[in-house]
Amino acid sequence: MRDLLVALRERGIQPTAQRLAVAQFVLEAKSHPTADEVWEKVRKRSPTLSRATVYNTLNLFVEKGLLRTQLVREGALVFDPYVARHHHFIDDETGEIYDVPWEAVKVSGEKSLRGYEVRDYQVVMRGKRRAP
Amino acid sequence: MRDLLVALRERGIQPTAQRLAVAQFVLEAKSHPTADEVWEKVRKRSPTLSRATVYNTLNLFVEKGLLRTQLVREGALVFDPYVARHHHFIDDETGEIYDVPWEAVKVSGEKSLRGYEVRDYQVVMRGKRRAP
DNA sequence: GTTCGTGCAAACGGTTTGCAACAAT
DNA sequence: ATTGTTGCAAACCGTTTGCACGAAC
Repeated sequence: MRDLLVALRERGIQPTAQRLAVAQFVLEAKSHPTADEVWEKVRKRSPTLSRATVYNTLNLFVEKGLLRTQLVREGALVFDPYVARHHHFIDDETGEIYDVPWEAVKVSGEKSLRGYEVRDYQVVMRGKRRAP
Repeated sequence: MRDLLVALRERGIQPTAQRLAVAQFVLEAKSHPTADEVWEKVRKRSPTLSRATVYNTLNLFVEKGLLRTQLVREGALVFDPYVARHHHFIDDETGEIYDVPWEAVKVSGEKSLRGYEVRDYQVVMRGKRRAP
């Protein structure tokens, strides 16, 4: 609660009720919701919240580095509160997206690619989730 | 031309004029066009071609393994005639998508990820293209 | 009293669907 | 005659935009 306020202020985001509600949901979401999913969820607590505000807010958060978007779901962007580098695993059956820690997978050779100057990369894996 | 016909037949796709036109464009495209881009390009040669037919055709081609889709562009799927495993590089400035051969980049550790059974993966890189 | 944020509806862009006309077997 | 293919328009879904109202410095 208090830390959310601080987190927004730290990034120069004026903390309004709507933004706090969105932040509360999306920053501690372990899932990777789309904007519409955020809207539907947060609307239950704040019924006056408009779709436009959710989109505006999410875009603002991305701009300010609080979230990043991922292009791993068809048809929609998903928002990820895990802004540090990491990889993704997508469950074939459910479409669920999981974060994979950066150190869990190693990539090599990307620095010596002729013709490309790689600034950033990620591994996108697909398969079946199984009990750990 | 002849080989296109064969390629379609081999995969059980009835080769119509529209499908051949789409196949001709998309199978030898070095770019990664969206469905709408395919429509616009192919329409110049076959002006009667409808949007729905292009979408139907592309989906059919994907289903039959002639193309694969890639989720690397915002707002739209792109179609890739390179169906073998490979990686992607996306130019930050232009948004252009380049294919990176499978052997150019090596990934390790994905087999020993606890909790995930990785069936497939790819590395998506972003950065600046430079003269090779 | 301006500036900034919100809400609503309309617009938009990519894609799918329903359906009637039309081949092709 | 049945089946598969096409074209058109409408519908759909995710997202953005225009604009008027309202809140906050």
